[in-house]
Amino acid sequence: MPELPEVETLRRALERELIGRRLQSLDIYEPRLLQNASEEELQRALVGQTLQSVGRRAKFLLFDFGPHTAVLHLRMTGWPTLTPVQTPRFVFRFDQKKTLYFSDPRRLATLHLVPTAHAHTLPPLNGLGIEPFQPTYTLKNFLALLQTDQEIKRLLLDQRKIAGIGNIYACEALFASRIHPQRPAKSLSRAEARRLFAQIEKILARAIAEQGTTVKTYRRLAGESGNFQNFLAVYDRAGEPCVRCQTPIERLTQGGRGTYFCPTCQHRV
DNA sequence: AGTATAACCTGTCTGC
DNA sequence: TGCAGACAGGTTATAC
Repeated sequence: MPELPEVETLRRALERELIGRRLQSLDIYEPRLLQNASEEELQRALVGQTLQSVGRRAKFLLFDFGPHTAVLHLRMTGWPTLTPVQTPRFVFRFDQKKTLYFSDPRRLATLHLVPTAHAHTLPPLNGLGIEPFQPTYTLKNFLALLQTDQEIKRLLLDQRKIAGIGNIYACEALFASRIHPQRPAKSLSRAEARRLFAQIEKILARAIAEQGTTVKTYRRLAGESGNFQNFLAVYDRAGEPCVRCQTPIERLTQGGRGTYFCPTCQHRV
């Protein structure tokens, strides 16, 4: 469900609500979310600690509790909220009556416990690629990634190469750059690559400003929808006229994911 | 090397 | 109304 803009929107709200709060208890109701630590290990590491910050790396949320950090990935339907939910997968109770509930109907979310000092050198954060808005996101680094025959859309979704982009924003960035999603990455001209490099950050920034895209299940911390769905040009719009040229938007499948594009604006050559 | 498919899960929507 | 099938914002293992 959530990509970089949605996770960033949640991060900002979580930080605003929970920073400086001391964790009083934590209960796990869905142990399958735990990847590398038991409920007891999490409790031992985190209960009694004060939340220092809520960070983000790509689509991961980082709850920094001082010595240890809890790393959460929302996958498709994960949703942290301060409003009680029907079937919470876990609950973090803080002082001053602040409680964090985590909903996840599909149970695909993941939670890791890592020592804060080494968080970025350990799973699941190690191995992530360059990230928009970080110092690693340079045109030079981006161009280096493109030296492969892999389809450009698939490359944009490969978190080991470039981290944070998901299906919606990959489709939107390619449309804005007028690049066909099945083009081999290394077939892009310098001008096309530069357009794509710039459009990725432009679209992600706009999506953050609009507090994310709600197509189905994504909700902000307090339950409101995002706004960026009102600005989508191609995603989930198969059959509708292209906003640039009126040609019907088409859908194809790449790596089992739906790809939406305009066959007129996004040339195969 | 690169792609397709299935798997992990559940909920929702579409078409017959 | 009922039911099968498709599909979903993510990631990963396995097979061609």
